[in-house]
Amino acid sequence: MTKAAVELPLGLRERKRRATRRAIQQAVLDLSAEHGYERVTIEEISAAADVSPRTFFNYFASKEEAAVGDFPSLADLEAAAVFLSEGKKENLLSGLGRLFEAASDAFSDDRAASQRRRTLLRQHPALFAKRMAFLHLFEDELAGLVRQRLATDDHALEQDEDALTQRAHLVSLIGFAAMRYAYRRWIEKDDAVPLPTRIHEAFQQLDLTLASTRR
Amino acid sequence: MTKAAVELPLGLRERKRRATRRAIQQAVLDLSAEHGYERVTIEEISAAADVSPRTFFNYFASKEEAAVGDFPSLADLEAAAVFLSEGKKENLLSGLGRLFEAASDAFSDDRAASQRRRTLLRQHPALFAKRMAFLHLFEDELAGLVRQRLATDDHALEQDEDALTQRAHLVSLIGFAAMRYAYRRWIEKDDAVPLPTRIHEAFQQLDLTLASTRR
DNA sequence: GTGCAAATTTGCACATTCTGCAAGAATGAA
DNA sequence: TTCATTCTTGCAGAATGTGCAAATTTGCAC
Repeated sequence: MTKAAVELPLGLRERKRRATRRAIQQAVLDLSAEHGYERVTIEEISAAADVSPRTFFNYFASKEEAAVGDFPSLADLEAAAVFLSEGKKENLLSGLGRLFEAASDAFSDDRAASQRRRTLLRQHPALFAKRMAFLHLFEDELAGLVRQRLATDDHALEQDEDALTQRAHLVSLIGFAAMRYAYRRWIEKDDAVPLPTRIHEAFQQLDLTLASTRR
Repeated sequence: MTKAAVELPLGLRERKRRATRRAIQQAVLDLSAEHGYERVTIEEISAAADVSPRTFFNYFASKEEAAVGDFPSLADLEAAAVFLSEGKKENLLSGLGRLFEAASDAFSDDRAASQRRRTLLRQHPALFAKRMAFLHLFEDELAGLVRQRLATDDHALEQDEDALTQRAHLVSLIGFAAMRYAYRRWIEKDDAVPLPTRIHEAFQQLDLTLASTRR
């Protein structure tokens, strides 16, 4: 759940909904930390979150899904607008890097929970993989964004719809690669370096690497 | 399952094992095509494959796992050796491209099953995601390989263990991005263009794109 | 081919996960 | 307040997934 860039005053219904969702997610993290992820049952989770097991399934299809956490959408992220507006002058991949930094900030809004989830993901590669899979849902959205940016940057390319789409796709995949790299290092390293910093480093590395690989 | 580069004459035990595995995988594809993936139960699958449900679980942890299919390992791929041996003279990313082309041959060895799986994956994003997760297992293997190649290519880098590892990881992720791009286009397009060709195109595109992105 | 050890399959019991459905409670809008 | 909509809950029952021990099959040596 994003905090929503557009700060609508949200009705009671929606607020309760989110509270329930959070409560369940918290419960998974709490109980997992205490008894170990595999040993925690959905019944226990539901009890801890003060909902019926049936309600659990109204929110999540499985324990895993509750454990991996939510993801922000690029849509309600002002950084996306910034990325679009900065034209040719700025390097495309660096722009992507800044976009990701901003996005990562948005989804670690609850610092404590984020930290506990990180521990959980570290201990359970399956969960980590699932989280990665979720990350991939970004891709189409991202490719669309990159496509817009490319169109304004390069008017020659703008003519060829197909080439434009393809290149956008490829570029966003490369950006993603860097993002994945950063995320992974963040999970694996034990130091206190925050994710946005890791992302920044990753895109620097990317730049360096490309410089050395090509020619 | 790979055809195994080292063509051992496989005992009866192992042959039966593989046959069973295949039978189950086939059954999932068959039944899913006929009744729809979600409606197929493991009981039905087992029946179709002529094994007990318990045996199903001896081979796969879940229906999904049986559906996504196997993956080849870089280990028994001579192309990996080639990749290592070609030194600085050859472009690193192109080398990766050729490696992937060869690997893709190994895992689309059963063309028919591959096609049907492709259809299934297209209809079920969750399965697609899971397949991706499997793909990521490649990554470590690949990163290791790239690391070796980098070490021989660049003796300056060879000194700095950490930098070496990081760069290897990043480079392999970029190669991966291209691979994913190719795979996706292969999945989505309905033409008869084979995967290796798509991979080749993808790495060309990658080259082009990097040229334009970096100055 | 006989005998024996190791690997594989299977049935069974059992805990847990998930789904459909319909009744009931809470919320929002008129 | 009243009514429609949305959310929660319990229940019944199907399906998933695991441990265990008894059969069965295979590999190997004699």
